[in-house]
Amino acid sequence: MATTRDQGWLDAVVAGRDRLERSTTAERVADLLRAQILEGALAPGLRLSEEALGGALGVSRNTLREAFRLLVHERLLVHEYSRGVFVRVLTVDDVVDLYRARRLVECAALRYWPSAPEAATTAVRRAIAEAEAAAADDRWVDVGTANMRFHQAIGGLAGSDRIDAAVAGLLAELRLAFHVMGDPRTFHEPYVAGNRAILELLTAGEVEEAVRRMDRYLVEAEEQLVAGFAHLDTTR
Amino acid sequence: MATTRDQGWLDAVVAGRDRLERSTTAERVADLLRAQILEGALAPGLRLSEEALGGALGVSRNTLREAFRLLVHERLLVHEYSRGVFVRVLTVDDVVDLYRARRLVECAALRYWPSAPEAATTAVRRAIAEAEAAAADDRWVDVGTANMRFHQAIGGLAGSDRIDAAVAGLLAELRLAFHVMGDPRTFHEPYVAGNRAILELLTAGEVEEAVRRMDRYLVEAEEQLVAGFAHLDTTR
DNA sequence: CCCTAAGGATCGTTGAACAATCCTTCAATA
DNA sequence: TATTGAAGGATTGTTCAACGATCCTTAGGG
Repeated sequence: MATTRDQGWLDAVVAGRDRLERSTTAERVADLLRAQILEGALAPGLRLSEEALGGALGVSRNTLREAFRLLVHERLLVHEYSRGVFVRVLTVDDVVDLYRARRLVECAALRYWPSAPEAATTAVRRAIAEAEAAAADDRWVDVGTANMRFHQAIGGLAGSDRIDAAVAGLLAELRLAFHVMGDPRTFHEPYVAGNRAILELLTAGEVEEAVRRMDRYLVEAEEQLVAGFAHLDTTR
Repeated sequence: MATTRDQGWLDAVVAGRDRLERSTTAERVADLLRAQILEGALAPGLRLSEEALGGALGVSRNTLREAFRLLVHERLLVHEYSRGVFVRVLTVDDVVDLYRARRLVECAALRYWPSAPEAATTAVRRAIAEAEAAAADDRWVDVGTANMRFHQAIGGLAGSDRIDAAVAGLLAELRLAFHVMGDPRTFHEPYVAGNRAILELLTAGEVEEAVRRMDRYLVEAEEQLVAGFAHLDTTR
């Protein structure tokens, strides 16, 4: 048994135990594909041929299929029986559903602000500061990622790993739609000041007003995206 | 093109289109294993040997591994590199996190009651009625499943497929812990009347009071479960 | 122009194979 | 006695090849 004096040593070692976790090939392939999908390198609708992709990545079809299972479960790919897997194409209904879920989760998470630990509130402040810095430099793609981080940090106020994972999933799915929006500036710019406004409401103790503000921003973002979809339908 | 008169026919057919979706062997194996895990036939901590299970089910190791991927992603199984997959063993931290997530989602969903479509509110009423009927007949396992359905229906008030899926996932994970509670009666009985009370508050328009009540019930259930865990630790 | 049939391509699944890793056992050592 | 080390057998990680089933394309035929 470990003596009481050992505890300190052990805790320090255990704290970094995630750094020695090995990963399977399927997981690494999934990571690779996920990154490519989220940055738009793999366009929605594209079919991922098992043979072609397996050959290109140097992995077997079986391993690749395991990776596909993960990404299908994350809703980044869709699987059609005997037809293959495709990069997910979001519909307007999907966008509506995603924003409905986001409004529920993020607005509810905002109410945890007063009791949230400092690490969680700091993450919110930092994301806002990053967005403002990026906006000042005209780095609009970075503004977009900082904005994502802001909303992820809002979810983090709830202090639940599962809520964090859920928010991450919702944001990831939405990135499938963000790519159809052309200019990242017009989409993200209004929310740089908007997020700051929410933070100030929170620090002023006006949580319910912050919730209403967040709800409104999310409704606006949804409308903007839906409008973008409608534009696609009429243009093509 | 379909004429206007066709619409009725088509919608009716399309409504049942999910019944013709084929499924892969891996999905069916996952369904089978999921059911067994949720009803407690596969005890938490049990290792699922690829060779043994594959042989027993008559599927190849590769197919079985695809099924494992799905269930690991659902957090019903855990995967340890080069050691195999095991039925998830929930920790106290897991239970706390799960209830934190449930309180956030379900309490937020309750606020959608006034604007929820009738189908959604009816599902809530029906689940409560089922629980009451089962309790009257001393069918306490059925009370438990009706209670699950009640909470699923509460999540359904939000009208989002993704929220529904998230709630289903949280409830499924919790069933891993329910099995450590001995008697389903002592665990579920208090909530038969409690759920009815929430419904009455909702129909009376006292949504915020219903939210507080739900939050309290979930806190109590969490404490009961955590106490059960502590009892396990001291007993064994 | 639509329907049909043939052909090739791809998926779904299996089984075998081999290296890498883990677990158990047992002996050796301090 | 308790810990370390090595041998072995068992299990996982991954690949490959194969075959039937399903899909897609294309070329005729009506």
